Amino acid sequence: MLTQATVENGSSHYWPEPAPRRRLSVRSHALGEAFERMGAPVPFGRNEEIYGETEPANYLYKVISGTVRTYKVLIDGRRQIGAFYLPGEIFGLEAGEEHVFSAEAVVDARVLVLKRSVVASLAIRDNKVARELWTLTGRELQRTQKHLLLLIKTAAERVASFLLEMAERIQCSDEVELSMSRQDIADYLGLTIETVSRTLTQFENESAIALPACKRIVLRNPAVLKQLIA
Amino acid sequence: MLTQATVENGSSHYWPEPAPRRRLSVRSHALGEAFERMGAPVPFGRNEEIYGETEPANYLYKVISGTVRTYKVLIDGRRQIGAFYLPGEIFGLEAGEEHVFSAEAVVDARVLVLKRSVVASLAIRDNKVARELWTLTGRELQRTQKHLLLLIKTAAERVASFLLEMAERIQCSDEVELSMSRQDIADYLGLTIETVSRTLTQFENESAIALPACKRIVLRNPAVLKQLIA
DNA sequence: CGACCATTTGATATGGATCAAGCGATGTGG
DNA sequence: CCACATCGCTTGATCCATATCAAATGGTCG
Repeated sequence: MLTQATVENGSSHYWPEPAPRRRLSVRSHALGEAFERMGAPVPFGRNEEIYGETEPANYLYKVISGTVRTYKVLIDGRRQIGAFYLPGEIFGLEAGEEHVFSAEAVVDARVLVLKRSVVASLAIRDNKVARELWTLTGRELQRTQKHLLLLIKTAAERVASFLLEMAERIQCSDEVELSMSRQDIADYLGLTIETVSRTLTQFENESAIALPACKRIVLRNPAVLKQLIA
Repeated sequence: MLTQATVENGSSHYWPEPAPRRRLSVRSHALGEAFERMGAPVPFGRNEEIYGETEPANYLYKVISGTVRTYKVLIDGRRQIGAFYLPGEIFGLEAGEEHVFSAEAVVDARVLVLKRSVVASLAIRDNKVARELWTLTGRELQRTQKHLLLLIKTAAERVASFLLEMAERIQCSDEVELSMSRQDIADYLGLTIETVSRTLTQFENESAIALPACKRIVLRNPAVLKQLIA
């Protein structure tokens, strides 16, 4: 009855795609198209809440412009940022019924909003959409695993990783225009603003980077940063 | 054409199920059944490798008995444990083509092994299987997010979380028989064995726990531990 | 220009790591 | 069955990376 003959190789239509080597944006065709056709564009101001944790996860979101952060505030008041989402990226996908993290606009942002029920009905008709949802979840998992591994490293390794990740995601390979504050970076990396700032100055002294403005970072010697991470 | 009318509520057949409140094991029916019917039972000795990172992820695994750990060794030699898998739990599900973590038996274990291609062909025929795979990925994501949040907490909070998590997963609410060593616990929590040991003695002094044997932990006052975590 | 907020820099404190014994359990060979 | 070796765990002493506290600097907007 059920044999493995039909689908022997790994790149089956029913297994999620591996993350592309350089991800400009999440390459979801059917889902991306649904966003363009049926998504409602909504503007969010700087620091405005997009959704709160424990709220029902009734929507899926795609960043058009600006940056979005997801985060969780612990009892002691500390905030852990789960991820930053840049233009083209989809967020708000949750396994359960409720959001685990909250989401806010880091800077003024435009976001396409699509009802989860719409996505669900699309997935019923089109297996490609269903697979894309799975792929997206898998990619979030990989991202979170990578983030987790960051948190056991030294401050210099964390900051270097962050800079290289951002340089890769934005398309300028050697210059990064950061939309987030030092506090955002610190809360993403599990450090304090002081440590992030000191580490950046250290990188500057070592000529690994230049800081023409505090949110503009030039990677003068990415190799120095790369040998820190592993 | 495509409306949201058909599937308005959240518990659609095409959206993954939320994690059950108390998860004895992953409640996958079609997938679990496939494991029982078509999975090959394989014994692994203590510390034996089940798969290595960068190996192609060609199989899915379900623990029958014993405990499994997934981990990654960093360049500096430190090891980060990603997860422990107990009987009934499924592991080895990867978004990409290759494993990101390695897997080993913590103690002698029996594991059901199922070819990924078999699962893929099942998913083609049966949407329920496809959805279960997605649900499983989503649950791994939630678990990893929770783990990530642990790593920014104090030593006491991390150890308390670990004990409570284990007590919940094993079915004895007030006594835990740990299969893993202090080194395993330390590498899961991002601490050293010394710190784990000291924290346990501290809990013992505070009468929060008792340690009749080093791998047997009695939760004498779980409330004390619970107020630590958040 | 002046007020405000973000960032940097400096001084000090501290939680957990590291280094180093000591101890207890488990297993093996005589 | 005991002596001893081994391994894992605990305990102690010290060190260090990063946090914390505090002040100075710089950048932005009315």
